[in-house]
Amino acid sequence: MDQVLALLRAGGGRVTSSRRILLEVLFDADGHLTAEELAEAVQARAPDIHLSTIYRNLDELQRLGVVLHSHLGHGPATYQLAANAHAHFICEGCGAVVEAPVRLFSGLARSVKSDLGFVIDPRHFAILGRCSACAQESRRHRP
Amino acid sequence: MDQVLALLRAGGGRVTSSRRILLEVLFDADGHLTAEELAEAVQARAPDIHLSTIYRNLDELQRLGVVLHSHLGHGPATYQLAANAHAHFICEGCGAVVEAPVRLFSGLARSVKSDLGFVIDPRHFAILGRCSACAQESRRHRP
DNA sequence: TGCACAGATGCGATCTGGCCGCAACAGGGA
DNA sequence: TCCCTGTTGCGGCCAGATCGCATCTGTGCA
Repeated sequence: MDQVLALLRAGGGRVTSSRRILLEVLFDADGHLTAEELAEAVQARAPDIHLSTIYRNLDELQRLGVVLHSHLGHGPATYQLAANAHAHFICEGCGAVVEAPVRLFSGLARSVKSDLGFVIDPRHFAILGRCSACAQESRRHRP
Repeated sequence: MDQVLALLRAGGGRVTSSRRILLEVLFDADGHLTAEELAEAVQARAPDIHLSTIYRNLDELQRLGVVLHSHLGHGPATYQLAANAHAHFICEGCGAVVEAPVRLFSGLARSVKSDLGFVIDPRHFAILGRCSACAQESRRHRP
């Protein structure tokens, strides 16, 4: 947390109360928070902090590599600390979010790198599909 | 094409000129068309077909499993025939869209299935990362 | 062939997520 | 403490997508 504030200052940025509170919320949360949810949590401590300030600060923190966002399904993006980053699987049946270590993608990363020269970042976009319960469900309907 | 029209009728739907034209455009195109682009192509043949009709027909065709959409990066969704479906990698540096056969995901699919019980659908969301050119570029900047 | 009805369409309004410009405000170095 | 510049609140704006409603049109049936 202090490291992040130092990073901000080092880049010519300022440590404002809105940034401090946003970071506190991010460190307290367990990831998967949308900008709107973050705003709500921040405004619980300082009601005057505007949603667009949240967006701007999230952008800044992304530029510094502290935070990243991912797109889980069709809804709004969610933000998390880069240090806690992991991959996401979203069930198209029930909407469940399944987390997975990035390590699961190492095989895919290797073959995509060798076949296409492409270096993947599996944290940014979720993979859709069906969770075990919903997969069984749909198998029962059309076997 | 005729099969699709039959499928429509079988489900209690109707074969309208807007649906026929939309399907023609989809069969002619090589995938990666946004709703807006599809509308443009459709309106070249029948100017009165409204964008919201395109959206509604695309929804219907998705419900029938004929069409599916994927999210390439942050922009609008793109639509393609399910029969031509493949996976997508998007370069965060230059925006390039790299196509890949779904087969590349078989290893990942297997381990995700056994580890998490999750059945993935790699066609729906693109994987972000860096194409070979941009990956080299960024390696040069911070080696 | 003509009729009736449910499904489809055109149109505009609306919604959501996110970004922007601008004037006012506030860190923090001198 | 003062000043400069980065930051903020606010409202407006944008793109992508969906919805409600009156109207129209396939299609089954007589």
